Amino acid sequence: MSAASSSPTSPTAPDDCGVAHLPPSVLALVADFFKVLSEVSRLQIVCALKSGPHNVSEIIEETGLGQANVSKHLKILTQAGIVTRQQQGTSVIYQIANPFVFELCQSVCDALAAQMQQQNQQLAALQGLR
Amino acid sequence: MSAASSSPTSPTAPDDCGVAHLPPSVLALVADFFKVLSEVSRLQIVCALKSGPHNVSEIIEETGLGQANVSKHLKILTQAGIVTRQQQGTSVIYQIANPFVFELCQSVCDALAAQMQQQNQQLAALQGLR
DNA sequence: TCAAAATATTACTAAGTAGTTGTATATGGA
DNA sequence: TCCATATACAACTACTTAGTAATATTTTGA
Repeated sequence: MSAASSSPTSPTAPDDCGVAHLPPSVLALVADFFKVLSEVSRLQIVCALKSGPHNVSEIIEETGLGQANVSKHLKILTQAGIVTRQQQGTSVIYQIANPFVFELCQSVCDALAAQMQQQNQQLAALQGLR
Repeated sequence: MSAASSSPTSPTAPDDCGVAHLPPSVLALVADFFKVLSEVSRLQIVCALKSGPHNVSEIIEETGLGQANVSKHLKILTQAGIVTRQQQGTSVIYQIANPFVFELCQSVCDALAAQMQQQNQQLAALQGLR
């Protein structure tokens, strides 16, 4: 529908999004970051850390995932800079490194909700249910 | 669905990010959306559409991707609601459906840049390069 | 030093997907 | 109607990766 990007109020510069004319080498970094967040299990872990730092056992319990699986995902999240690792005795405590990931997820949630609502309205209009 | 119905005033409520306590079924929608943006080729196409609507041939030329490949990616982007499709004669014109994807990419770019800068500073401190 | 607990790693299988080649389906013009 | 152009689709290969079972590593306490 709307073609050009025009939202002057947003803190991120709308006219210079920086994403255009970027070489694939740079886009690969962005793609890799999105890829880390493109798995349900990792989003579950991120959600589990929303309430604060947790050790691995707590994350396993909260998510219901297997131990080896959680360990692997935590490594991926750590390497991506999304969570930080801190050892405490035999336990290892993980926490969100940058809460902006929650804003990211929220933006997507909002967009998806708006999208679904629009689809529902169009469907209702087609069916004359109004 | 999400906790998005709680704060109608602010677009991104920081206290109620809505991403916590979400069932995997909802997280799957978010994950699928991120997955669409987690491929360099699709980001290339999105970038190509930053300057405005383009037909498939133009996208092929701008991205350097194969025709069948572009067609497949455009289908994925369309199904995800990221681009819209409009036929014009023998050509099909695609355009960005919601410019918020650019804000998303920009947020990730900013975060990655800050992350890399921080790493560089830590490295310099370790090496005493100041 | 030994044992137990917590976490990490390895090896493996199964599932998903990006890219390609070949083909099919329009659409407009001669 | 026939042909050229533009786009979509199908089948295939190669590669990646999520999940799991088994094992290794680390730390604490007795």
